[in-house]
Amino acid sequence: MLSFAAFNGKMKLETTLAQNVKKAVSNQFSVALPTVEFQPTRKDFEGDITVMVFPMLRYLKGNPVQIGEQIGAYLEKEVHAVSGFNVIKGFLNLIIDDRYYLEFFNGIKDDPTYGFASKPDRDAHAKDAIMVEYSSPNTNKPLHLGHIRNNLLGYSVAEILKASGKKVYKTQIINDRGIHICKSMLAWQRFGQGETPESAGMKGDQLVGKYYVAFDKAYKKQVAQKVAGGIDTKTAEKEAPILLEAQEMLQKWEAGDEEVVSLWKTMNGWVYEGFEETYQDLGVDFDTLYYESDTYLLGKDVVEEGLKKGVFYRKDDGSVWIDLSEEGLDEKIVLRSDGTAVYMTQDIGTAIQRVIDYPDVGGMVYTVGNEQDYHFKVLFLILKKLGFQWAKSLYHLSYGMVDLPSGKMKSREGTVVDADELMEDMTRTAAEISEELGKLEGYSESEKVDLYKMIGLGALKYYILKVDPKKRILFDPEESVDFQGNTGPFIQYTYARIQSILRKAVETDVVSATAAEVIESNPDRVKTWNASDDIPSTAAEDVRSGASVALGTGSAATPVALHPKEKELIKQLQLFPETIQSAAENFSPALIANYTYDMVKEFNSFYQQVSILGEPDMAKKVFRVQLSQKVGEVIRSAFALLGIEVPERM
RNA sequence: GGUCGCGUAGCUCAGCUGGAUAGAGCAUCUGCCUUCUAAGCAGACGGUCACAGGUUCGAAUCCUGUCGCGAUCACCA
Repeated sequence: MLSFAAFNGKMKLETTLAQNVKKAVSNQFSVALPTVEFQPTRKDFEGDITVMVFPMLRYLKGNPVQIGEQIGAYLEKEVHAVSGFNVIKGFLNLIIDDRYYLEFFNGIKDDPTYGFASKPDRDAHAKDAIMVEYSSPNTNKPLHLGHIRNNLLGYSVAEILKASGKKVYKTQIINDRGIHICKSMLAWQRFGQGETPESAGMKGDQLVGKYYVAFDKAYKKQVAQKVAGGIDTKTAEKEAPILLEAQEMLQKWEAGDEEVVSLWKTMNGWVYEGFEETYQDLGVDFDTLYYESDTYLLGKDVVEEGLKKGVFYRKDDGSVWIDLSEEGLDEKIVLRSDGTAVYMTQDIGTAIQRVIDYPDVGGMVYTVGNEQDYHFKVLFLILKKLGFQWAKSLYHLSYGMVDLPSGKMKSREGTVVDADELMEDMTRTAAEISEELGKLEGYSESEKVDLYKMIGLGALKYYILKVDPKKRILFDPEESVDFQGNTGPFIQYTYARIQSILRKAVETDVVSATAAEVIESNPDRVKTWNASDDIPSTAAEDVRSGASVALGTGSAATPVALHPKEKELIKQLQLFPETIQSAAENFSPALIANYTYDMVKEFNSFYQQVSILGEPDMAKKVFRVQLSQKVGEVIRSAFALLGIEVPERM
């Protein structure tokens, strides 16, 4: 039996159609068409696939309507899957035989991995794995809504790339080095009185963040005092004693001062524990981690080497630069005059370290906000100039900021939407709505808690991911995230509805109904519903062209009457594999989200109009149950790509 | 000022490499729970696709310019 999962049935049909359109044109106009353009027929017109006649006018003269009529007549006669057509202006609308759709559905219905590219056997030396970096927070404060977008995007893109057939490593670079950490450390020394996450009853990252804010407060106070004492603002900001102390602490850290390093380890440990909890709540994970404190030295070495090769040059003060003016960019510093590393140095080192550690990596994706567009442009150029082949396969997954109505979120000023709090809020809202609806009799408390979390996070994740990554998001904490319409819970709800049907179908033995039973209850329809049976092997042209969807017109079987809604659902199912590929190519989870929404809307409309379990015709009933099941599977698969779970009930 | 991104219904967003009368959701209004979960369905209302030119048989989509919003142009990360 032929597996349809191995290829995209829709593309195959279009290939066949294209060949026949060309043949028709060459027969009737003696013109060779280079390409044929298709598009799905708009809902307001009859038909399934539309052939565009307008572009052909470049190659042949004539009235588009007449040309369309002639091609349509040819296709109806020669291509079995085409059962009719109509022409409106330059649009040739083809009506595709229901049996084509049934055949397609039969081909995918038992494939649990439908839509996901099968993983080819990888060459041991292939350099085709992709490393996806995301999250990469600073270790001096808790995660906020901006990090949520980053994490969700990075995780989802990694999953989508996997689904498209790529080997993927998820990673992050942890910015554990630098003045910002010293600020939290200093404030803790100063005001903390030995407080620990345990003694404070706080998550470690929250506790450290508290001292980061405390530092800023103290710093601002000192600056204000100095300014009041007649010193100008700039100097006051530079010379605030607490800042000088923090800088001193950084120097001690770099010199390996035991006390400082030990405190650094302790407080970083707290932060990691806190992050781990947040990551678990968010449902994201990593295959490997990199720490800036581990890679910046390699970066420095590489810069020294590049200096010898002439990629970089040294200025009189000892600082090292790269001149990118030929590429339309500026000069960029890669090493300070005192020899210490800058952000860029570290990123150079990290990239190289990753390829050393994972030799199969041939490309990387960096999930970082669009404020760093310039940085990555420069980074990629530098790596190219240093001569790394993989440098051409680097991609900056640049996304828009998440802003509040009041403007940008700033941790130091406390104007952030905290990640942990937001997730809690969403879960609480989900609980309130669920309890009001009261559909969960029989669920234990812990089952309910899990469900509320699933729904709350589903709402949040979908809300973030459905938007094109490069667009900025305005988040208004006063306006709660919706649970109706184009939302995560709406899609989860539809999934739960389907599961409810499937449970009932099992109870009434519909699902387990064997072919024999179906035949017994419905002897006349069997041929009709097993469309593959009446594919004639006489469709020589199609066989030669490799098409496996050739459908007979000559058999005695009566044409199958698919309900229009059933047909629409199958068409939407057809789009799943290409949607995954396109989402992977564009690094855009939003495409998956929108696809799933369209599918679900179509299903709800079907559900409303067509009775599934109430259908008296056994064969039809079985088909509808199977169709619903498949839609459910695709919803679950698609949502898994977004990192969203789906419930059995809600 | 240079560079990059964005500008579609009151609000939040779709609209694939140009194609038919620009689509959803929220909000407002109208119907539909004695039949598979009403977090649903069906419908109404709502648009100079920022503006002006250009390319094309055809432009929300491509090109140029203008305006508006944002980011960036650090020996910060």
